[in-house]
Amino acid sequence: MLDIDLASPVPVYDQIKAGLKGLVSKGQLRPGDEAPSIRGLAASLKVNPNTVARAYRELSIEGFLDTRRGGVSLIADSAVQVAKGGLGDAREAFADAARRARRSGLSWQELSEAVRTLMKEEQ
Amino acid sequence: MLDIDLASPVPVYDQIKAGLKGLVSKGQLRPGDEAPSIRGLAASLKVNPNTVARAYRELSIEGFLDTRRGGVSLIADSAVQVAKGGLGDAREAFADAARRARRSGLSWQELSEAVRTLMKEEQ
Amino acid sequence: MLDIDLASPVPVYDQIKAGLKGLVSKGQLRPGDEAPSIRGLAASLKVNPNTVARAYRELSIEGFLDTRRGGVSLIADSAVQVAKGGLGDAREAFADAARRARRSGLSWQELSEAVRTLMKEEQ
Amino acid sequence: MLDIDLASPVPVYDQIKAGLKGLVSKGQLRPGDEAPSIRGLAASLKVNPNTVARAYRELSIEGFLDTRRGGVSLIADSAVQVAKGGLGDAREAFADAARRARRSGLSWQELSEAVRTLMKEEQ
DNA sequence: GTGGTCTAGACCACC
DNA sequence: GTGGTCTAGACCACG
Repeated sequence: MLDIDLASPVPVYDQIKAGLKGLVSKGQLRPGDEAPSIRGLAASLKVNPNTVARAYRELSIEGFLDTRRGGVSLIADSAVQVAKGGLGDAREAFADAARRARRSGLSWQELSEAVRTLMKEEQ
Repeated sequence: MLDIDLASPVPVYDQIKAGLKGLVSKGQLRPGDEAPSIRGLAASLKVNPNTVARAYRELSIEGFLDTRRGGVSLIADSAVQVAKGGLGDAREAFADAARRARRSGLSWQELSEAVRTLMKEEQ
Repeated sequence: MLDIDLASPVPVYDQIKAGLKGLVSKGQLRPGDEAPSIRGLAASLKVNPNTVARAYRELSIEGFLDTRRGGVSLIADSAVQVAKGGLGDAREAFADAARRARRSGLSWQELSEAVRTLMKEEQ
Repeated sequence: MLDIDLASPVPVYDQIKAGLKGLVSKGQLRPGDEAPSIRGLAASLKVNPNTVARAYRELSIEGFLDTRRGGVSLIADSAVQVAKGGLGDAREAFADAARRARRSGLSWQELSEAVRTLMKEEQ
């Protein structure tokens, strides 16, 4: 359901948050839908449930998740708005990465080529 | 001399390593040149000398720097080779960031647009 | 668990690295075993945790330790190989010390006698 | 004249001190002889003159060298006694190295074999 | 609780 | 002045 890179310096719980926001941005998850259970998602990502729990806790505070007693979390009605904010964060993070790549000596041409290549890979 | 982003999740010492490799990749620093002194670079980056020292130590182990006892650090003869490897790392890091951005819901079009925008900003 | 000589000119973190490799060489520690925790080892050696952390970091890079995110450090599967290399280093260091002792005026006879004496001391 | 290992963790000036004491212990240098000049020795060892100067300064304090105005240093009359003390230090350093080698996993047999091998190498 | 990063500041060896 | 080592102690991510 989500793709996590354990080797990345970006915290796993941040990747989980970004991933869920992405699913809403892309419309694969809609307000009112049940979010994956903490334990189930942790198992499928091979990650500690506490890590997922932290992501969900923060998403609840941000108004992206609506966590009910009993443990079920629903995608909140405001999730679409929150996810839009997440898009901005993602853009920022991507821009940072591009600048870092530049400082490492990559040319702009190489960067846009890399984007094209990845696009083809994904199809 | 180098650009460091303290807010980034990428460790500062890794940014320093990548930055120095980038300077060699771009030819702004050549084998035989003196690398900036640990203390001087730390002061100019407003970072603790230990952090720079860690970067330099690892660069020495990697054969990018030639550090003499009680002396100055020189860009090693093999630095160009090592820097080339660094380019690969940078490409990998950038590709990761792009994939993460995708998972966050950004379209490929938005990504290549972001690259174009940044390119213009920099000139 | 390990024996460290703070008065020695050999850096403490190098002694820790050599000691752990020695434990694996001698079979007292095996791949898959948990390495002592950084904080615990630091406390028992009466050394700063950062010093142990540096040793562990380098051992991880060398592929001797398998350090998980937020977790425990395990003796890596390749540790036996790495430890074998460590044996070579130890032999080199010992040979250096012997040559230095020679230059200081000790005879070969004295050196082999010293080895015999130490052997008996240890039993 | 002397053999110095720049890669060793033992300070160069300590190696110089030990080496000179060794020459006296072995009788290759006698009280009243001129010690090599600081600049000449530094040049032949490819070491900074300050480093040799420090060794000579300490040797003077220890009563091993007799430094005259004009820069000439003579082996002092008490040098033989001081050199004997140096032998004890050398023995200690060698014993330490042997213990460290043991901790690294080398057997006593390997150590005495190493001594024998080195002896043959030197002839 | 774990390891990882960073800061601040000490001392040492060497140029 | 340089780099190298070590200490002390902070905060973060993770289990």
